[in-house]
Amino acid sequence: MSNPNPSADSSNFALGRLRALLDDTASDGEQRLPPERVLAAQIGIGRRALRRALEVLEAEGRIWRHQGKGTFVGSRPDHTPTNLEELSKRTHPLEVMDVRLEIEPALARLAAMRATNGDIERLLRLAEKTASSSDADGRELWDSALHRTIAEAAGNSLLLAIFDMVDRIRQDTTWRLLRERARSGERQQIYVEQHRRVIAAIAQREAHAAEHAMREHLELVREGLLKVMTTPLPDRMDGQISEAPVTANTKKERRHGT
Amino acid sequence: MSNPNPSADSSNFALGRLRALLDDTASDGEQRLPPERVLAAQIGIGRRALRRALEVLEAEGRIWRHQGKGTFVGSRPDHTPTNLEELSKRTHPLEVMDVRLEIEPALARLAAMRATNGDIERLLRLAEKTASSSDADGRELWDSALHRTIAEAAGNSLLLAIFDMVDRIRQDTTWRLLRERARSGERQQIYVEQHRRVIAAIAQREAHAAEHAMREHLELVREGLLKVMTTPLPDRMDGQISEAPVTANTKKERRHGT
DNA sequence: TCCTGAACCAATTTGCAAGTGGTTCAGTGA
DNA sequence: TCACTGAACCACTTGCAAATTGGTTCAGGA
Repeated sequence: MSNPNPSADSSNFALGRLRALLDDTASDGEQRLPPERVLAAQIGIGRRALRRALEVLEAEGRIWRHQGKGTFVGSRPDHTPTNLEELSKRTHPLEVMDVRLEIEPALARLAAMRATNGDIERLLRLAEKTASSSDADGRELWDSALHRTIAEAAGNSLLLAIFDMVDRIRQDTTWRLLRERARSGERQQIYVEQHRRVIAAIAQREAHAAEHAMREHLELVREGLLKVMTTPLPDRMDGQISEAPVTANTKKERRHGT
Repeated sequence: MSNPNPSADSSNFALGRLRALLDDTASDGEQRLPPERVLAAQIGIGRRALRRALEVLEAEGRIWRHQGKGTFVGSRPDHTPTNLEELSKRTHPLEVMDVRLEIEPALARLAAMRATNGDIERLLRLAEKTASSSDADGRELWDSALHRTIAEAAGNSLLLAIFDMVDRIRQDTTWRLLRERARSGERQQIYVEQHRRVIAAIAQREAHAAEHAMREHLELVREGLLKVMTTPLPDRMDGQISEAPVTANTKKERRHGT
């Protein structure tokens, strides 16, 4: 009679031993299990059998393992990525645009309310230079400076820190080609005009108009990004982008259909 | 004839040499200056005189130095504090509330649009527990969990990361007393009711209602915080202002000008 | 067929050394 | 007396190699 269960004798034996061990360590503060090699020797089985048992326990959520770190009792810690690299990796460009659509209109509104005259002067100068720059890199730089100056003018250091965080992710090299394509052509002129409108509203202290103008601008940017992403290049630029579906899934539970 | 200027001959000589050096390196891409010991030997003066000259240049903003790194030409890079400690230090509680007022209504709206059934179940359970908890710590925990669950349900990992960042700053111990006072008394019951409204709107997929309810809630929280902050406690909670006069003299003799 | 032992790969942590600015101190010379 | 020098030490940063650990593959045995 064939055994459909892949876990066999040694693994089952190890499972029992390990469960008992976990029950013991649960009461203690000990969270770390011995290395696999040591543990296998202690129990008296091979490492492969031990690993099969550990896989079961990990699937049950009673332990978690990480290469180079070790095996630990309990559920895997929540690891909300706080460093930019990881955030960049697992953040979809559209997610970034959604965040910008929430943050930057608010920044524009606050800037209209609280910008100093110096801020407004700087914004006006930036608007001129943005329009006059010809190459893509120049546009990119002026555009970035413009948005950041608005964020500074909003006068909230925490919001500014958030803006910088989002901006750094946005400038990740992964999406550079994407952005260049999204801002090429006649869109650029519309962007310049939209920038003018935002700055004019800020200069005239019209908070609501500034917020609205910024939202309109970002929605067009988002639309351009969307269009570029859905029409793949002749040469593939990256596997990560086309691979991901529309929205990013923080967990696997998130809705699939229905 | 006495020289009132503390910087004397060698330092001034070094200043001239260094300014010339800076003018040269300005054209090049070189940003890093040789180590102080090397530079001092090159110029032919002692390290102390060199450091005095470097202090002048640093004050002028032409160079910047950092222990363990080196001395560099140009202005110090924009160290936007990305770590939480520094952000916490220089962020005012009202700034945090302003940010929450921008972020969390958006999160509630997105949650109403994208929450899974599992999310909604969790929210409903949390609402019950929040109401039933009696002590201040318990309320704090459930409240925090509730807001974070909404942030998770919004389904945008970047927004979630931002929420966590703000939340960690908010939970800084500096404001713990403040928050306890702000949520004491009859306000707590209003908060519970407001939470119910937010969750109900999310459960019924009414995005606009969820956003509005969350904003209303946070505006009340903000108002409570404001009220608490403007009515100082009988016992001072900040030890920083009344600084101990005795201890601090480890470095220099402080001039006690009588 | 399953397990073992061994070997190798990859990620992480740790320890150490070198290099740097920051500081103090005794000595030197005008 | 004053400013400077040289030396020594401290504190911070970086880079690298070794050790540790989980992840994987493979030949061999019961």
